[in-house]
Amino acid sequence: MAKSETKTETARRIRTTSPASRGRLRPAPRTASAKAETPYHHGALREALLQAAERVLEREGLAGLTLRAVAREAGVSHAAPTHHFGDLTGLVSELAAIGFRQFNAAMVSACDAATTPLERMLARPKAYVAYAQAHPGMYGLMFRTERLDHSRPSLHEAAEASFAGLANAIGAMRQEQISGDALTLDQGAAIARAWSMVHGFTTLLLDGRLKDILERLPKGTTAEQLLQAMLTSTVTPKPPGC
Amino acid sequence: MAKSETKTETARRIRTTSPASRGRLRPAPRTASAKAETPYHHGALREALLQAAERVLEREGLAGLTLRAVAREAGVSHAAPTHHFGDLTGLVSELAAIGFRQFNAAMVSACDAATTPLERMLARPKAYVAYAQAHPGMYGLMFRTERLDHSRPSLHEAAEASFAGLANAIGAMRQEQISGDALTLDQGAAIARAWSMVHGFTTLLLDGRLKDILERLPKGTTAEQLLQAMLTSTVTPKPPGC
DNA sequence: TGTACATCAGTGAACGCGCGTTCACTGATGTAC
DNA sequence: TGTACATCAGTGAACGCGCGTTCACTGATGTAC
Repeated sequence: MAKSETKTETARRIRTTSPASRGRLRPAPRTASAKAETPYHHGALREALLQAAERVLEREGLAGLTLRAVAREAGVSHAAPTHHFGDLTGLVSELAAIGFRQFNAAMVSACDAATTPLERMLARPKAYVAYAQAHPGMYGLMFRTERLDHSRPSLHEAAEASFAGLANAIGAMRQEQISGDALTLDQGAAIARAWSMVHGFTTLLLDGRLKDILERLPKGTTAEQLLQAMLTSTVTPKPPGC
Repeated sequence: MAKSETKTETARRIRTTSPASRGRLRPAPRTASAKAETPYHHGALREALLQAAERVLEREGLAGLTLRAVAREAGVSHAAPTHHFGDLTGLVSELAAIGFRQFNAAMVSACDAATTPLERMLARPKAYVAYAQAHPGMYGLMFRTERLDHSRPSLHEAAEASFAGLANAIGAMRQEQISGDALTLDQGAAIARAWSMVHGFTTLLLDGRLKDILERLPKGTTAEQLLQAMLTSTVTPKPPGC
């Protein structure tokens, strides 16, 4: 409760543009218990709901992400989110769009920070996995749920930008321009390989399935070391096995 | 309704061991509508519930897989599944164990059927992806849900067998024995690479995220062709890109 | 072969829960004059 | 500067739904004698 009041206060500060309205507080209309600090109009409720949704998602998981839970977390009536997002799909799709933007930004800044050739090669995949580990709920929301409406422009654009970043990075590695609208099978295979490998590693890691491997490695080997070994080891030409 | 009666009949045939009891039918105790073919004791309800659960899962998705939905599908009272599985986690974990067994069997038989060297190399991953495409609900249940209880022996063993099959296949390719309890970083990286690549490809494909690639490839390129290209193309030594 | 009885398998009514949605409402804002 | 009023943002009560769980019950089975 203290937490949601703090949040509400923050939102009020953000919104309040005229000094006159800064002091306007809700007059605790029909309850004597009077948490007098809560203004009737939130002012930045849409953003506050999205932030609340992210907290709920990371704390409770996808199954716990409901309109009512988000309203509770934001400290508003349970009917308020509908007003801003229409339904759960709307809220969740907007949240996923935010996730894709955070995710893209993390990879771009990791690339910018890389200096040595090895770092430059590993910067993107490492940032990819690190984002997912830091925001497992968001990653699952972005890549693993059917609850998104990909036809929403904000989500579509953010997801598309993410794919374009991947394709460009692969193009740079192959020292060729990758066009926006046509790929050779070889290019497609290279993109699919890189994406599948990193996405697969990420999801197996998040689901705890890589424990089977990590436990058998020399003591203290971390997931990041395994990732690096996986990405840098050259593939020996395989004799057919089965 | 006709469907569930057919199933019930089947189950009755399975269970009925003595000819004397074959004709025993429930005497429609208090309803005049009398669907006279339903025996009071199902006889093989546990198996029938698991089969019903698989149908519900593939039809409705993970979110639709509830105890009540399974009971409905099996044509029994909604309290019956609890009797056999305790709770939803119990049912779902048993179902996942069955999934792992089907999955392992599919890969083994694909390996057995392979003849040329190329076929032998591609048999496992192709069977892996094919199983997931044919049973997307089951694949998601096995690898993507938190609703499983991996401490249940039947599930633990089936999942462990699946991992062992993978490790052995990689060992065979590297022409070395992979021990059950210790791996070098190099071996771990090889296993992680193979598993991540195929698992990542599978989940991206099931979630429709590979459409971005497939649409840009030469017309008519299938997911299976992309998979094969991904698995067979040699990795060119990468100049650092980002 | 028959009868009594303990055990098992499945029923169906009832409960409380959290959910999404609707709707009449009210407090606050901002614009027109 | 002040006042009237349309519009907007959020409320809270109510609704129906499907869910898991519990529980007294009853029909069927199989075993002991």
